[in-house]
Amino acid sequence: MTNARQLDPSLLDAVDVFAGLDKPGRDRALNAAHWRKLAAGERAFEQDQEADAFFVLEVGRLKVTQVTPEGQEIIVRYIGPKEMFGCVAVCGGLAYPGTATAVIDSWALGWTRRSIGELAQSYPQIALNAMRTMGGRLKDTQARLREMQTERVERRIAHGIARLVAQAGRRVEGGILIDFPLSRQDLAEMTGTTLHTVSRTLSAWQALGVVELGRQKLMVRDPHALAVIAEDLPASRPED
Amino acid sequence: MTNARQLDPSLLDAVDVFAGLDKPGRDRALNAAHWRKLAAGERAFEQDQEADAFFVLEVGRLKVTQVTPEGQEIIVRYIGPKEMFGCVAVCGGLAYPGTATAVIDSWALGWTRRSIGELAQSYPQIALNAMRTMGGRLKDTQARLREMQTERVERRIAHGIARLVAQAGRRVEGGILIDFPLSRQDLAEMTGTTLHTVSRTLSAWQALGVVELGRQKLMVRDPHALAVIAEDLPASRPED
DNA sequence: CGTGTTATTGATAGATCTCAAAGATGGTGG
DNA sequence: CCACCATCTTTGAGATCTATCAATAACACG
Repeated sequence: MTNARQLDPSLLDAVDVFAGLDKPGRDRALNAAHWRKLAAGERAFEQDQEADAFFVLEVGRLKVTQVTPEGQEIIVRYIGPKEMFGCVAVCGGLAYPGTATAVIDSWALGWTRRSIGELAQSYPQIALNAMRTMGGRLKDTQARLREMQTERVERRIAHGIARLVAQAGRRVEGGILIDFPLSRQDLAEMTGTTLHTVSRTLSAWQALGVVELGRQKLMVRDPHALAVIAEDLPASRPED
Repeated sequence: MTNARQLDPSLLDAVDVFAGLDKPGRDRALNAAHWRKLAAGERAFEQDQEADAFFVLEVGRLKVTQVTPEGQEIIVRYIGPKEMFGCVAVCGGLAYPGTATAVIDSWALGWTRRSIGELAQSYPQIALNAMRTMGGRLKDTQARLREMQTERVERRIAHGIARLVAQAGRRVEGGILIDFPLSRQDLAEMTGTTLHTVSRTLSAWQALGVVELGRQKLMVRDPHALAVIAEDLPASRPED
C-alpha cells in the first residue's frame, strides 16, 4: 500500500477508538496502519465478504448499505471523518454486514484484523472505546427502528435529514447545506420510502421555504420548521 | 438484597459475557453479584433512569420496551435465560435506553456498575465478550430495520414469530409453542403494526393450518409454511 | 356471575406505493 | 461551443395496503 499520505501523529487525535491512548500507543497504532484511497464510487468492503480489516475514515464520506435478498438496497448509515467503520465484523469475527462505498473521494486508515487484535490486547482501553461506540450505534439504530414503526413518511424524512444536518451539515449563506451529493433515492433508502414520495415531500417543503433543492443537493433553510415536522409539534397548525 | 437462591458456581456456565473466565474469575464474579427477583409485570429498570446495574437473566422472560414521546410503546427485544440486559448503558455510561419488564416470574443476577467495571478491569475477556454480544445485537437490530423498510406487514409478522420460535420455542405435541404469554398487541409492537392487523393475519394463517391460536398463546404448527411467508418464496405444494 | 382484558371482524378512509411519462441537469465528446 | 446522453427529478392517476373506527365476542379471574 502506497503511503501517499504522511502518517502524521495527530491523525488519531479525534478518533474515539484510540481515545485515552498514550503517545507510544498511538505511534504503535499508526505504524500498524496503512492508507487506503477510495475514489468516489469505490468500495472499502462488500456485504458478506470476510471481515479482514477495520478502518477509520480520515477524509471524505462513505455510505454503508445492505441489499435484501430481493435486491432492494437500504442505507444503514453515513460515515464521516474520524469515524470508524468495519468494526462490527472484526470484533464479532464474521463477515461484513454491509457494503461501504465512498460517496466522494476519500482516505481511510486501515488495520488488519490481526494488528487491531494485537493492539487491543496491549491496550484494553481500545476495546472499551470500541464498545462505547458500538453502544452508541446500537442506540441510534434502535431509534431509527422506533421511528420506522411509529412515524409516517413525512416525519421519517424530517428525522433523516435532521440526522444528516447534525452529522454533515455545513453553515452556508442562507442555511445549512448537506455536505455531500445526496439524491432523492438516497433519502428514500435511508427512510424506508420511495424516491417519488421523497420528491413530493421535499417539493412541498420547498414551497414552504423550509428547504432549498438541487440535483443531489439539499439545503435546510429553516431548521426549526424541520424540527417541528420531525417532532410533530402543533406549532403552526393553520386550523384546529 | 435477599439471597433467596444459592449462588451455585454453575450459574455462569452458559453466560456469554463470562465465557473463557477461569474458576477464580467466575467465583469473583458470582461473589459480586446479587439476586433480583422480578414478579411478572415488575420492572428491572426503566427508560431514561440512570444506568447503575447490569444483569444476566437466569430464569424467566423479560421484554425490553421503549415509549415514544407520543406514548406509543414498541418492543425492542425479548430476553431469555442466560442473556444479559442493561449492558448498553453500563458500558456507554448513560441512562437505560428502554424499560425491562418481566413477562413471567423471573430471577436475574445483577452487578452494580462499579463491580462490573472492576471485573472487566481484571478480566479483559469480559469486555471482549460484551463487545461480541453487542455486535450481535446491532446486527440483529439492523436486520429488523431492514425488514421494516422493505417488507409488508404479513412478512414482518412472520419474521417476528420466526425470531420468537428460535429464541423461545418449545417443541410440543403438534408444533412449536411460544413459551410465554404473548398478546396480539405484543406482536403488533414488535412488528410495527396494529393489533387488528395482527389478529386478521393470524386468523388467516390459522385457517391455513400454519398456526394455532389462543388467548396470549401462539403455537406454530407448520414452521416451513411460516418460513415461506417470511421469505416470500413462491407458494409450494404441501407435499413438496 | 359480573367485570375487565383480550381478541375478532366489518366498514371506511387515507397514506403511500406503483405505474407512467415528461422535464431538468450536468458531463462528455465531437 | 453545442448537441447529446445518462441520470436524476418532478408530477399525475390509479391501485392497494393498512390504520382507524366501531361493535361484538370470547376468555379468565375473583
